[in-house]
Amino acid sequence: MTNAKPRATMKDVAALSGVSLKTVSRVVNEESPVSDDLRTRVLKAIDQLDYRHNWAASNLRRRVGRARVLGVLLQDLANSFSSGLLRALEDACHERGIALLAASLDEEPDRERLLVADLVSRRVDGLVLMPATEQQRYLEAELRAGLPTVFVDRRPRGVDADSVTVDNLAGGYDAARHLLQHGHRRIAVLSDLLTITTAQHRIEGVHRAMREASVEPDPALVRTDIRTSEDAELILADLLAGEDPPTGVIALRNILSIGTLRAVRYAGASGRVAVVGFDDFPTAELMDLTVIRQDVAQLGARAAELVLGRLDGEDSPPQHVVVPHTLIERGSGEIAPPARH
Amino acid sequence: MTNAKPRATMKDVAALSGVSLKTVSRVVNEESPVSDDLRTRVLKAIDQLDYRHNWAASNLRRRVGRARVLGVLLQDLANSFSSGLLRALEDACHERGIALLAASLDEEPDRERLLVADLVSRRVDGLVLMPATEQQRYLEAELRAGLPTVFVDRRPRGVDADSVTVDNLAGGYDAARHLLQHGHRRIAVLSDLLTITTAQHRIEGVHRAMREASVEPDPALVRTDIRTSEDAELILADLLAGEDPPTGVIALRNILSIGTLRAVRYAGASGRVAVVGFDDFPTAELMDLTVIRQDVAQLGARAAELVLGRLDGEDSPPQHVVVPHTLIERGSGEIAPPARH
DNA sequence: GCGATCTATGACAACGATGTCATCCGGTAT
DNA sequence: ATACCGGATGACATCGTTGTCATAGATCGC
Repeated sequence: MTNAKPRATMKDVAALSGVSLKTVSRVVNEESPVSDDLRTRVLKAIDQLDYRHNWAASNLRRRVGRARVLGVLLQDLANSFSSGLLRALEDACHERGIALLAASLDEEPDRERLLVADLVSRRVDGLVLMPATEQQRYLEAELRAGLPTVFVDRRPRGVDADSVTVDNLAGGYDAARHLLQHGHRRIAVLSDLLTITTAQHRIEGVHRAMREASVEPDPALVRTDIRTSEDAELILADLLAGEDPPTGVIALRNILSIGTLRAVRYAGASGRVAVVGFDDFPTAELMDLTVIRQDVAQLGARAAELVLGRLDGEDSPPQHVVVPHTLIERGSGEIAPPARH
Repeated sequence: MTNAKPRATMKDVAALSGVSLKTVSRVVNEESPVSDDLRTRVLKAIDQLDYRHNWAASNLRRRVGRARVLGVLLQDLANSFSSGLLRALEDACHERGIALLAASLDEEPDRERLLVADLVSRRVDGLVLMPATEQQRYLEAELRAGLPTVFVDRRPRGVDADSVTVDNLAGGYDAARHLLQHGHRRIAVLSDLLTITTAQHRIEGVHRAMREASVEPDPALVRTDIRTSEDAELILADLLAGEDPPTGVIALRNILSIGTLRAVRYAGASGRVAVVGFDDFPTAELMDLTVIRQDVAQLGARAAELVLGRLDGEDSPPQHVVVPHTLIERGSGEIAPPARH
């Protein structure tokens, strides 16, 4: 309500309690000695006026101690991967009283640039970024200015900065090898936007495993730039209905796994098409989905560690942390291909 | 990196371009007419110095236009209900350039009070709150000071403020009636903390439906204060293994639904125990889970509408918006009880 | 050509707070 | 009694920016 009277300031408190503004400041900050008499009067006035310390103003004056906020830009806050990451960051930041300004990028490069500019203008203490842009040279000035920045899930391109990722190539490789070992040769691959390096690496890993097993990837079975669960479902339904359909599917992102499972199910092929998903999610176990799991909690924890470290003055060269991934067998990935006829 | 030289200010830009500070301000804010000559010089200096407008300082000076931040305190950012809500809020706020400071409360009352105090100190423009406290009288001063506050998922208690919820009683009622209509008499109910009014209402709705159908709820089948999916699983496994086990289960929260499905499954009772869940989630359809869906997007949208309206000066009395819920039949809720022997 | 009017620019105070330094006080040493 | 000291308090400048007002110079009309 804009017509309400403005909040009380230290000046108001000082006036009401009959002391100087500076004394109020001392009481509020529990600084140097203030006589009990004055302290009591000030506290009473604070209470009467509902005075609340103004962190922004305080922060403007103090040079150090900064704003205690991190900017966190992720792919989609509603997606369990992003939200799990956000939560892990929160856990690491909470005890230090650091708050998180969070937003979704939706793989839109312009949105990323806009939001970064906004966060910089708000003078966040640091940035955690899952970039949507193909290269982040636009960040150069900020990095030069010493803005602690950590990339998560995707490496920086065009600039150098800390990053925390899994070995996506190895992840893709493991997924494919798993299917190959179970006898699959016709393997469909569903991928997100190819502009995302992470997606490229995963595909590359899949292809490497296949070639090592002397299986030449069929371009018709490698479908990329799939953005939604629904699209994944349609595309895979198509592949399954075609001639010489895949016997195994690798879905390179959690929502694509979900679309995959639907397509398999509605094609009446449950239990007959093998599926390995990239990224674990809360109900994957219940659906017997074999996945390459990234430890989201650890990704977030390491990212937080890096930013907070930089905040504390750490100024070693940028680090690129690689968090281990795990193949979790739950059934869907261990389905054998139908016997050749 | 703390040793980096501090960011350039308008003063620096003014000095470098040989104009007054105020002129720089005019250029930056595209205010009143500045000659092309000066504008060019200023812009060049801004570029050279990597000057970035300091929103915090600017905001301190301007009385209106506020900080363009909302505080958003939800149950658990990693849970799809909270994260879906956050995303809906983001969608509504993004175009207005309003950012979100988000945090999880984990049903801890102290954490709520602390975080609210922190957000107030940061002078957020408004608050979206899924409270963990039993009553929110501690908010009185802030409400009086005109802090736009909207409760989501749970009504305020002890104070009056806007809220957006579903009719939880009716939701519980519908869930129970659905099972009753399919012939169930022994219905287990799994609920979150009873301190949450939302949980109370849901149970109340369930009981009302049962009594209307002349079925007296068996206290042994009503289990409350279940916090995790794992606990729900254990508790239900116990009930299913007991004598006179339930033939139908109502899980009053999304994670409890997941625990329920696991218990049913690992008891080897898939397809033989009916389940209705409260809250839909991304993979519920794939698991044939019948649910009472709250339209999370709409919950978020209406909440945003209310806060943003208040920001725009709307000062009507607090509103309590009730968003419709829907029963979505997917199979698990339509399983008939075994024939009586 | 002169005053009136406008336009672009700058000087200065202020937003809400804290850092620095001066001042005032009583108490102590001499 | 005087000089000195240390502790409590306040005056003032300052953080980075914008609102207000003054001013200088250009423009206009008659």
